Amino acid sequence: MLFRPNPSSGVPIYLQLMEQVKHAIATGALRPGEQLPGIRPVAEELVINPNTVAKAYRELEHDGVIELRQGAGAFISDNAPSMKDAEKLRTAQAAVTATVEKLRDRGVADEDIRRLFEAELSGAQTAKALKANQSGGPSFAKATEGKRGE
Amino acid sequence: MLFRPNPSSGVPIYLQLMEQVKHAIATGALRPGEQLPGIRPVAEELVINPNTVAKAYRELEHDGVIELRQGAGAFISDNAPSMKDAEKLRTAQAAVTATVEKLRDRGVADEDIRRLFEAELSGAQTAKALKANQSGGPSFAKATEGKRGE
DNA sequence: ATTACTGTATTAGTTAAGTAATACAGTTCG
DNA sequence: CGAACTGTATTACTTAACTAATACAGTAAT
Repeated sequence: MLFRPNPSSGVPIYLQLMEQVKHAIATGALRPGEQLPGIRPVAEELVINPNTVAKAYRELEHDGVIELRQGAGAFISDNAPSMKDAEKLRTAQAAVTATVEKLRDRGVADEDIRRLFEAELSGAQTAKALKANQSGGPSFAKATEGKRGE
Repeated sequence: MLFRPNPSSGVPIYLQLMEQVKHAIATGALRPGEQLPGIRPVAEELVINPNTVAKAYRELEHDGVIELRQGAGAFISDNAPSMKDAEKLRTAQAAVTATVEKLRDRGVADEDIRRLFEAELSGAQTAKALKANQSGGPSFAKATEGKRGE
């Protein structure tokens, strides 16, 4: 059984299915060219609506993870080996989310956060200069504790 | 006029009000102990419901930014979490730099980093840690042929 | 061409967030 | 006190996300 979504986790089912497919690919349980189970069989087994599975598949196709062919089925994209990059992006997203939330909690306006990021990204050479200003070390770890509950 | 929310920005009005109060504090336009305009005057001026302003004030109080006293008014908290804005922005900058550097070390491309935090800033604030996966495909966007309207 | 599979599309019901309408309660100052 | 302010609470409307019910359309093997 490929899919094991948790209906009461608060996370949308179709997102859980997406994650599980990506994870299966990342761990080699699913390989490029391989066919995914059909929408209806999956839906029946999980006792959910076929549309929910269809949405997961559709989004996965949009992400370039799988390929959908009407009447034929759903197949792992040939470029699937690069899934490790997607994993990287997921953890990267977590880091970005954490940082942005911290700054927001400290009262930094979104436009300021945006400006800071842009400044950091546009000038790749600026990294050194900024590093020099961090007298006292990076306060990233410190900002983590300053989070306010939500 | 302290508040200038944009009703058609997609960002909830009460969040915009919160941001603007925080920004006003950060720039010194509002100082600790100072009284904020009443809920009703603000609501009338912006032609919105008093409850929307009330929600902004309530959340600001929850964030420790202001202090609410029923019958009296709303006042900037003495220890508002952003008095030394210069230092605040410096630590914010340090946090941003740390995050960006960490991601770069992991091999995340700058354009991907930009996309990640743009998604984080544009969205509201609810759980979108998973949602961010949708726009982040690395290089395997081959199956975008059968793409449907979005 | 028929049949049994596959994904696709249209419509509807459920829930939560945001906002609003309205009534309630505490403070201040004459 | 009481009038005019202040924030507070209850309830309801609107919208978007998620899921479901159901009908449509392409593919492939017979």
